[in-house]
Amino acid sequence: MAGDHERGRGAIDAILGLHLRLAHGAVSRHFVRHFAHLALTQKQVSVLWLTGDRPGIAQTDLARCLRMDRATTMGIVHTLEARGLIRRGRDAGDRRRMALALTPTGEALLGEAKAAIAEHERWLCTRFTDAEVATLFALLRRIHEPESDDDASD
Amino acid sequence: MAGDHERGRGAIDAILGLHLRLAHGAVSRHFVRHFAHLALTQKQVSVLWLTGDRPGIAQTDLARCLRMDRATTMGIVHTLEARGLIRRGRDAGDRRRMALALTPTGEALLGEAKAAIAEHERWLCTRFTDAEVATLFALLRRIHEPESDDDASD
DNA sequence: TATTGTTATACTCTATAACTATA
DNA sequence: TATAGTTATAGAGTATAACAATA
Repeated sequence: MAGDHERGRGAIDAILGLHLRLAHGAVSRHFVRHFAHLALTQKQVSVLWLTGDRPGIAQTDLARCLRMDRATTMGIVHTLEARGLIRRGRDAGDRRRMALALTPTGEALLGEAKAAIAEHERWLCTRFTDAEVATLFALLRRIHEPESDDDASD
Repeated sequence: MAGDHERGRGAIDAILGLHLRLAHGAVSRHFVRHFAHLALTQKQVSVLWLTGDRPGIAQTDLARCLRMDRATTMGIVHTLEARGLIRRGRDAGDRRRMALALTPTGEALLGEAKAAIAEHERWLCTRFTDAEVATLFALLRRIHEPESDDDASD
């Protein structure tokens, strides 16, 4: 702010968004390394997980839960279906919707993925106390949860 | 598996990495919307900012600061150079290195970008108290800063 | 040998637009 | 009209591999 010349390290270090981006990148890279054997991305695991929790879920629901575009969701679901992990059928009640469910193969892979996620989370959380983890949960939630109006300031 | 538990919301909500990803996505989307008029991405702003702070900086330095691959850095620098925002010349001391600097156009655009970043940060931080912002800084830093060994547990 | 830059390649994510089918 | 899905397209980010020039 009032600083005039920050040789070496500028005020860029004071940008919260940057640290959020770097933290996300670090966690993302760790994820990729530790999920290479399962050949699953973060998004794909999330979709498998949600589908396992809520059989019959539609793509629109996935998109809303994971803040994804419908087209993006479509791509991920299509990939998982092509790998035989997810099955699709028309929803009986509303024939516009696709009812998604895991195949047995998908169930098995989700089990492995959950175990890998647990390890991944352990790696992430070991650097924090339980109280710090709870704090981080609450603060991050306030960034992405639409409690106050998302764009009121615009 | 019928009737047990977590109808609607499963334990996936308890994954810290997911909340970090969603928070990053929310901030990222806000950034894109509010930087459309400048036609700059987060990475591009970061590179401009660092180059402005440290004229003569090399691509390797940028890559290390922003945790990017050399090839990724190359792509970003190339884009900025093509737009006339950055100038490149060989480093006199070490002729392998490219010494980067902003052009006058780049300086001007960086000024606008910094103002837009300030607004963006305001949007992000208004939901927090000053103490919460400081906490978030500290916690995020411990995720991406290589203080403890990054991969000791692997 | 190691480092720096460069090019080529590939995949994921993201977003927009236009289209079909159903409500 | 509105919603759900689909397809096509495009750009950004990420990463790897291979290569040339320099240290």
